[in-house]
Amino acid sequence: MYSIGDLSRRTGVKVPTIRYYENIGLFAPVGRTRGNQRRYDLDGLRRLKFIRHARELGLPIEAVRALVALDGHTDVSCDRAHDIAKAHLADIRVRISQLQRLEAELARISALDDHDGGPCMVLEALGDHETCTRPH
Amino acid sequence: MYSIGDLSRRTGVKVPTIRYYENIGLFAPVGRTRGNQRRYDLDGLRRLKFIRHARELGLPIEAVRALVALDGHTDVSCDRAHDIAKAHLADIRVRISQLQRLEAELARISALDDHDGGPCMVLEALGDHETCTRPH
DNA sequence: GTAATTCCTCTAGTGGCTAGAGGTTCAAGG
DNA sequence: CCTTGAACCTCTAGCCACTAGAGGAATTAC
Repeated sequence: MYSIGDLSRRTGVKVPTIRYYENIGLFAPVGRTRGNQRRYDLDGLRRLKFIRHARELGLPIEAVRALVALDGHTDVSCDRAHDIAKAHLADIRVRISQLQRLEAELARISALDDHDGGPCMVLEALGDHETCTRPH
Repeated sequence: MYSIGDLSRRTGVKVPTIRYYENIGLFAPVGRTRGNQRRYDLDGLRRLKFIRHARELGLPIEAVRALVALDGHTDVSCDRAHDIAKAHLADIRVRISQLQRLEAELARISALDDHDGGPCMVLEALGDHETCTRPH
C-alpha cells in the first residue's frame, strides 16, 4: 500500500493536487489508516499516472474524468476515447492558429524602428488596433 | 463625457470588465455624477482602447499596466515598451512550440487503429506516458 | 523519549474576468 | 408629472486547476 507522499514521489503529482483530485471525485484512496492517513494500492498508482499523463496532454479535468470512467470497458468506450482525443486535437489546432496570428502581429510590432526622435511607434502599435495588418 | 455603457459600446470591453479594471487600479473614470455614475472623457476612451488592444495581444494585465504608465514619456519608455513586446513575443513562441508538440502526440494517438478486438489502444496511449514517442 | 518529517483539514489565493442579487438613477414616453 | 424600462450602482461568488499556508495530529528515525 502507498501513502499519499509515496504516490506523489512516484508520479510527480503534488500532494495537494492528489487531495484536490479526491475532493472533486476524480481519484480516491482505497482507504485510510487508523491515524486517518490515505492509502492507495497499485491500481491507484496506475490510475494516477493515467490522470497525470492525460492532464499533461492538456485534456481538461472533465475529459480526464470521462476517460477514467471508460477504463476496462467495451468498444463503445474505445470510440468514446477516440472522440475525446480528436476533439481535443482540434481544440489545440485552433489555439495554435490563434497564437501564430498573435506571433506575427507581435513580431511586426517588435521590429518597428523608432529611434528617430518621433513618438514611440512600438507603444502606439501595441495600443492601436487600427494599425494591425490583419485580424487577431 | 461618456458613461460606462458608452465606453463599453465604443470599445467592446464589457461593463463589468471596465469596473474590474477600475478595481485593480488600471483604469479610472475622471469623476462621478451626483447620482454616483462614472463618467469618462475622450482620453479615457483612448486609454481603454489601448488596454483592450494590448489584452487582445495576450499581454498580461501587469504588462498592460506598465505600458499604460509609459504613455507620453521619453525614449526610456520606448525601450521599455520594446522590451515588453519582445519578451511577450518570446513567451508566445515557447507556447506555440509546446502546443505543437502536444498536437503531434495527440495526432499520433488519434490515428491509432484499434478495431481488432484487443484492448483500446487510444485509451492506453492517452494514459501511458511510456508510449510517448517524444517528450511533451 | 524526542525531534523531524509526513500526514491531516480548512481557508483563501492565483489571473482575468463573469454572473447574479438587490437596489438606485436616469431617460423616454404617455 | 408620472410610470416604466433601461442603465447604473455595489457586493459576493463563481469559473478552472491548482497552490499556499495555518494549525494540529500521526508517523518515523535516532
